[in-house]
Amino acid sequence: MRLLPHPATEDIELTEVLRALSDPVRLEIVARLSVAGEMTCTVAGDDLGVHKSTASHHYRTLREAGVVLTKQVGRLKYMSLRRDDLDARFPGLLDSILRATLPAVLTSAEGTDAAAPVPARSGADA
Amino acid sequence: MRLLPHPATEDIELTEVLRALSDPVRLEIVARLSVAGEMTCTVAGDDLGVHKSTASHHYRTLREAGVVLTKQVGRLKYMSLRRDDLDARFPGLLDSILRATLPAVLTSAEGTDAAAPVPARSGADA
DNA sequence: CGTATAGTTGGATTGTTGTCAAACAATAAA
DNA sequence: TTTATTGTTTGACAACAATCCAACTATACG
Repeated sequence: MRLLPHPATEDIELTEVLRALSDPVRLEIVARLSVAGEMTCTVAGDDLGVHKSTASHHYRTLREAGVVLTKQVGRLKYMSLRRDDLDARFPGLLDSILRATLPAVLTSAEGTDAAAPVPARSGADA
Repeated sequence: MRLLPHPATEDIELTEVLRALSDPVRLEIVARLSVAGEMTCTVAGDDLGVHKSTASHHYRTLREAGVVLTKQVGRLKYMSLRRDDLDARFPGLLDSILRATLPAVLTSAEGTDAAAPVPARSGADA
């Protein structure tokens, strides 16, 4: 299990995060990650409408901006949102963006208490 | 008093707002506006380190993204943040960005207490 | 070993963006 | 009317970014 190179929490730049999230494809990837918790690149990039190399480029952009964490297990690479790091550095930012991105997913059910903003991280998944 | 063309509140796109705010110069302009409430372009662009035509381009970008509202009074153009519109469309987004931005911007004066929700809007707007 | 799977890299292309400089437009003031 | 002030527009240009395709690496599985 290898961890790919990522910026340290304190090195995450606001403008880079905003730029990373200003692309619809990347925003969609992030939205999926927020729901699924952790996904392989193949799953995250499924039906995105772009070539796999393009998707790979977006994974890299997200990783280098400090938005996602990527770890390699075997020949698979798992991506997950760096929720805690982002929230520590820019409190409330990711939540507000996710809320604006996934209105249907959240505002539907969910007790939505202040302690559980946005889809709770569902760590383990299928 | 003339109002320049702006996108309607419901037409403000998240990705465009994020993109608009992903530029350091524009982010600085927005930070200044959040403190001053309303400024002329000259004041907002003072000491930004870019040519005035470049600043003008940024004003336009911010306006077209729906981030700022511009009204012309005489030969002056006053810009102000579209706080209410942005907050209605993307709750909490602008605040989280300003909170992450301001400490670095107004390192002087201002209590910058963590409890205060970003500088209060000092503009004459609603 | 050979083959399939997962994802990256390099090249090419096309389009976007940030920047400056100079010319311009509109308004206010003298 | 002439001049100064404010800001925009246009053109040029270099840097960047999104995309595809093809080739590549690395791991897993027979």
